[in-house]
Amino acid sequence: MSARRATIADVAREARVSPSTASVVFSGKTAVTEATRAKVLEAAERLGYAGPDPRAASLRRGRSGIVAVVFEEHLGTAFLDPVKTLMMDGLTDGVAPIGAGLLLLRDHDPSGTGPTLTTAPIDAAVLIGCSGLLRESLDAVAARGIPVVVIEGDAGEGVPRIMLDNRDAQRQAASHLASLGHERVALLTLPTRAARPRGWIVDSEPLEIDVTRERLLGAREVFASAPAYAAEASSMDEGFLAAREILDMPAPDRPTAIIAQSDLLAAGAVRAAEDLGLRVPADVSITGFDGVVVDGLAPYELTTLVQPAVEKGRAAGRAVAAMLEGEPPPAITYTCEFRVGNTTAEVPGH
Amino acid sequence: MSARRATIADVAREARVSPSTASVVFSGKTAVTEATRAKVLEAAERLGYAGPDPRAASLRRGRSGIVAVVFEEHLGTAFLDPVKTLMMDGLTDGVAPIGAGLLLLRDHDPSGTGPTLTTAPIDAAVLIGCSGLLRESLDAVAARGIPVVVIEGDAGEGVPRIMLDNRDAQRQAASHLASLGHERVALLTLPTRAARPRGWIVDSEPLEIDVTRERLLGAREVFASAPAYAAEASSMDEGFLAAREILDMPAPDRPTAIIAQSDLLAAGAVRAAEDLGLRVPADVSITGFDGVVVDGLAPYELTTLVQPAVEKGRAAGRAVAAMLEGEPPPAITYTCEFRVGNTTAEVPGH
DNA sequence: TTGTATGCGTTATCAC
DNA sequence: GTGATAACGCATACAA
Repeated sequence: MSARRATIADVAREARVSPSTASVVFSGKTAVTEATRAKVLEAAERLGYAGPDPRAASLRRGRSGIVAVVFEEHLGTAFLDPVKTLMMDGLTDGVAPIGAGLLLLRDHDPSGTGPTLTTAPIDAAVLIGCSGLLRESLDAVAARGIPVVVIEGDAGEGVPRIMLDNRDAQRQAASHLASLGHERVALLTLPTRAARPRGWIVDSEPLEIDVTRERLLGAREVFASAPAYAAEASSMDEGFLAAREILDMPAPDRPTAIIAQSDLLAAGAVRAAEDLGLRVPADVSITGFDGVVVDGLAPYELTTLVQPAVEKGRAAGRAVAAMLEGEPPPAITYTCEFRVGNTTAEVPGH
Repeated sequence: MSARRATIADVAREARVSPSTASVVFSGKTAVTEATRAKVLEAAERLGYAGPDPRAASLRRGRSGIVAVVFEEHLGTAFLDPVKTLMMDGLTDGVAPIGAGLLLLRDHDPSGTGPTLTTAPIDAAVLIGCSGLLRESLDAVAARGIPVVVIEGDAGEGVPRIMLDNRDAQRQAASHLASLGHERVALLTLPTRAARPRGWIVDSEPLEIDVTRERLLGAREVFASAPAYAAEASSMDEGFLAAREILDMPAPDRPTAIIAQSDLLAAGAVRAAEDLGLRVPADVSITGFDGVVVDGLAPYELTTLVQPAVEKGRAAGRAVAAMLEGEPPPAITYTCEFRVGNTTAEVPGH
């Protein structure tokens, strides 16, 4: 009934032991007589003490048991992306040994009220991509000695990265199309920057998002002047809308192939082609990226690049765990596996 | 170069101001002369001070800016469920006004090393479902005065709930089937408890998960003796496997309808029926639950119960936000909307 | 095994 | 607008 909530000091007093003894009873770090243990627990019960305050404990320990996961986008949409979901899956796995919880954070919090990399009580951070905005807060985090790992992004010197051979991989897909005789190829890309409306990419446009840029450059190594259209997100709906514009022209000019930067976009493109009365792959070839299972695309099986998404997440988790133990940060690059499906074929009239 | 990291006290000393003044410069809670502000910032710069330590700040303030989201299952799989994803979406929305981050937690951490409801520095908690195990830690949380809201679960007296009319809703679907002449109906349910292997539910079996129980009881109000088979999770694969067993018998005994407790399960069941050479809905009627878009199920459109998943998450977020402001906890019940698709029809030979 | 003493880094309160 | 002071609640080194 006291206005103030009971603290461990109160419990110690009530149990007639010292604060440190009471503390030890709860932390279990040192052996305690069964008798005193019971005394303390009993006193705690009487006072309605619910165990050590995590805030105070984390200050004292210097650890909060929390790892931040920073997304570039709205959190709700992040989980609509199967690749992100798989990465989260691996991430939970990777941090399990150190028993950390995952705190969902946004790269740039538009509300400005939320916790950020610099204001949240975190032990480490995993960045999914890394925009310019984020780079600033990163200095503060580094200054504090908080381990940071970035998955597919460049967070500057000294920040270990979990990488993917995006450029090489995308080039393989492009080469595959070239070998099938395709020449008029269009690129269907992920967003080039946050909150960009869908539309054709102009040459002068900065490609702020690493994944988008690398995959685009990989494709252009084969098709140097291929036009590129950026979707607003990685979803079938976006792929559908984008592909409808891309394919919206008479036959001689219409692209004979679309290189999509994600499987969801590719799946949407397949739908769009069908919608326009085009056959895949007879009239239009389409490649994806990710190698995720796209529900309901059967009987199509995308020609795509299979990336180890779960493994990437797991590696990131393990990396921050290692760094928290004082071990050196590993830098890892994963490679994609090119998989030929039935959405690519020789160019029409070949 | 010092072994110790600089604190705000060091900065104050370096800038020749009091600690409180230095603090105010960073928190911005009080007006400060531009001159002193510059002095302090400069000193911070020199000392490599990266701003207030969130751990200490949260101890002092009594707020960490973190809201826990507690799942009953492996976190990775939680995001494979579209309903959960939608709820998370709404949840981020709901807590945005108080600017809180979401900490992902598991109901029962098997590793035992992770942060839990009682050891994590949280301001509030949102439970997705509530198992018996969780109930214990809940007392501790309540004792600490931390607001808790539960979505679709019973967390005991005094814990406000965001509910769904599961029982009534499921009864509607059952009545619909009854009105179409169905009599031999099987139930395809969600798990009855954590980590239960898939298989037929026996009468004596405790139904620990509220959603499963309520929907089952709703269906049994119409088909009192309908056999029920529990899947291991809510996925198309599970639905497929379960339905194959359910439908694995000669025609006179085979169920003419399956009431699935989720759209994913229903979609899997549709596939299983096709696989067995049965037509949907001519030979077998199938109903779902959730009203989510199941990619690739076209041309089928499930007869299902549409639930406001995003709204549920948002309501939960708003509820904890309100409670943190000292307002009384709202208790909300949402209702499903019954939607007839093309996966249900009159019983064969009617 | 238990107790004593101290500091973790901040911020709220109040007086000036 | 600025400064002095006092918590916030705990865990650890060390002594007993």
